[in-house]
Order: sequence, then structure tokens, then C-alpha cells
Amino acid sequence: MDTSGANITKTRKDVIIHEAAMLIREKGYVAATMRDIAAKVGVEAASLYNHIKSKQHILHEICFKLADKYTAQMGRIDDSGESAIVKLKQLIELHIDINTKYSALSTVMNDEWRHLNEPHLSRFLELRNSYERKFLRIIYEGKEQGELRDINPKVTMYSILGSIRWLQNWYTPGKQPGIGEIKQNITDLLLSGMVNK
Amino acid sequence: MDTSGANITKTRKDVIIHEAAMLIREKGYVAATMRDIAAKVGVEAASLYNHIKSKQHILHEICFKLADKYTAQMGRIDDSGESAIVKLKQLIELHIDINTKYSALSTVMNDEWRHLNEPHLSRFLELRNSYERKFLRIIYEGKEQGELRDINPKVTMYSILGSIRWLQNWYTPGKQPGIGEIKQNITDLLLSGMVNK
DNA sequence: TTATTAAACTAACAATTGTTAGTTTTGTCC
DNA sequence: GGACAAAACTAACAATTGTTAGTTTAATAA
Repeated sequence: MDTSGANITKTRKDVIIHEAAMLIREKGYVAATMRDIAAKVGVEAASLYNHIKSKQHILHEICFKLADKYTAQMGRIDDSGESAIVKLKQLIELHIDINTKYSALSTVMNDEWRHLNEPHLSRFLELRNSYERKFLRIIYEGKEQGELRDINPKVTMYSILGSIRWLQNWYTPGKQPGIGEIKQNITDLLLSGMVNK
Repeated sequence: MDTSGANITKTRKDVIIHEAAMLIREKGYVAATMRDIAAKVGVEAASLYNHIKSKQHILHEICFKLADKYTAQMGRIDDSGESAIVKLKQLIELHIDINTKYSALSTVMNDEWRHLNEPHLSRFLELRNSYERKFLRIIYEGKEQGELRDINPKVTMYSILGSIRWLQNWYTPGKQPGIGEIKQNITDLLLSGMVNK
């Protein structure tokens, strides 16, 4: 079995989760039925259960796969010893990268996490809270060091997260603006604002 | 019958739509069942049909009630003859106002519009497209006039919309920061950026 | 009181849901 | 070919869904 993630082999389970993610992104978790997903995979609904435990299990895998990625990267950036501004820049780029690279998974995690059952729901929210606390602390430090202007840290963080999250609703791969331009522009906008002074 | 909107009387239909909006915000359109909604209203599911045509009809009312508000206000602001920056400031404040004042309706419209049936879905998207085109034109003009820095207009618009839209996920009425502070801070952040220069 | 209307009720429907049980097909190694 | 496992299938289940039909209750106007 391949659990490394470095391997290219796509197991049947991988295919199912990928198709499911795209369908759930399109219709939402509740509206995307097991029969819909099965049809995308090219199989009967019952056959899915040879590879996944339940519909809930699919959502679970999607949410935590991505949440773990964010958690790991946040740890790396937070421990880098860079200035607050550099850290924030890296976080912005991290979010843009993940959002565009794993766009279906991202949308599902962002929009459908509330359909997680307990205890997964609580665990997911703990991960998210912990992530946001670290994010906030970076902003606080930036303010203390005089790097950042006097703007409410919560407003700052959620504005950053919100504007990047919104990418999933308008970014289309291959079209203009591309990822590079988007990264440049969003960072620029958030750091320096849009007014020409 | 009261169709003025200026009247205070809450018809039974108003109550149903309000309760439905809060429930749909919480669980999503598909997961919120007519029996759930009925329970909130304090009535049997079948009784709802004395006041509303269908579940779909509820979603329809919510989405267009709000979309019409945005459309009307956009027209007013766009025709005001103010500078681009002033217009954008007003648009930001408009979105914050509507988002906080009609928080349940806003969340439902923003998150559940895709469950609208045709032809309502197409009409809704037309309204939204028209709105965004006007928004974009204001940004273009601001760039031409040299008021705004050279940032991709799409990125600018969607960053603004995204950061404000995200409000619904963290703003809680009565808590800090309040609406005034949020308005001030978001406008400040988007117009001037967060870096202390 | 009586007639009328609004708004609730009970009971049921057809369709769809996630899931299970049991069976058959497919592919691989000896 | 035979054995074995992986992965598909068919058929069905119990529960839940939005909605309808028909009936009863509550409120209002004459």
C-alpha cells in the first residue's frame, strides 16, 4: 500500500475521493449523492463501499488531508524567525498556492466542513482555531514591532483569509490573471493598499 | 396586504422566511428540511404550504430580496458623480451594512444561490454579473484617473468582496470589534494596506 | 348566530437517500 | 487450469424527503 504521498500511483480510493471532491464542490455535500459520485467514477453506488467506509468518510478525508497541510506549513513559517511582514507574505502565498493547486479539495473543506460528524467536527475546529491563533499572534507581533499599522488584528486576519478564500469563486486555471500575477497583486493590495498616494 | 416594506407588521410568511433563513444559514439549503423549518415556526410541515409555495420559493425570496437591495444601492452610488475612491468606500460600507444588518439572509444568498432552480438561477447570475461589471468599471476609472495604483481590477474587486463576505463567518453582533470599527478598519486596510511605511 | 376565510391539522404519497447482503466478474500468481 | 483476492454487480432495506389531499379549528364580519 502507498501512504507516502510521494508515489504517483492513484489507487481506486484516490480516484473516488477526487471525483467526489469535484462533485461536492459543484453541488454541495448533501446534494451530491453516492449515486452521483459512483456515476462519475463509472461504477454502481454500492461498489464505492469496497474502497471507502461511508460518505462521511469521504468528507473526513478531504477536510483533514488539507487541514494537515495548512497546519504543517504554518508551523514551518511560524518558526522561520523572519519578520512579521515576511511571514504574512509567505502565508498569503501559501494560501494562494493550496487554493489553486488543490482547488476542489479546498472548496470542499472551506464550504462543507460543517457537515462533519462528531468527533471529527470538534477536532477540525480545534485545528482551525489553533491555526488562527498562530496567525493572529504574527499580526500582533508585527504591530508591536511597528511593522504593521494600527488595524484590528482580527479584521486584518479575516480580510486576508477572506480575500484569498474568494479565489475559488473566480480563479480559472490557464486564464488571466495567472497565479503569479494574482500572488503579486493580492500581496501588493493587502500590504500597501489600492490608493495611489 | 402589506407590500410596502415600510410597515412593521410581520406576516406569517415573513416569520417563516426569517426562521428558514436562520436554519438554512446553519445547516445549508439541502440539509434544512421543511420539517425542521416548521418546528422552528412551531407548526406542522404541511402548514407551511398555506403561506409559501415551496421550499424553493423560500430560497428564491431570500436571494432576490437581497440581490435587489444591492442592485438598487449600486445604481445610486454609481450615479453619484463622486470619485472612484469615494464610490469604493461607499460600496465597502454598503456591503458591511447589509452583511451585518441582514446577516442570515446574506449568508443564505451568498452560500446557497446555486440551489436556485431555473430560470431563477440564470436571472440571479445575470443580476450578479451586472453588479460586478459596474463594480469593475469603477475600479477601471479609478486607475485611469490615477487615483488607484496599478493592481489588476479583478483581483481588487474580488479581494474587496471576499474580505467583506467573510464577515459573516466571524462577526457577532454586540461583540468587539463593532460595526463602526470594522468599517473603519476594513476600509483603511483595503485603501492603504497594512504595512507601516 | 351564521357564513366566510385563514391557518392549522392528520395521513399519506412517491421519490430518493445511504447502506448492506450476497453474488458474480476480473485479474494475477503458481 | 486452479486458487485467491480485489472489485464489480444486483437487489433490496429502512429512513427521510418535499408535497398534496382532505379535514378541522380559530378568527372575523354580517
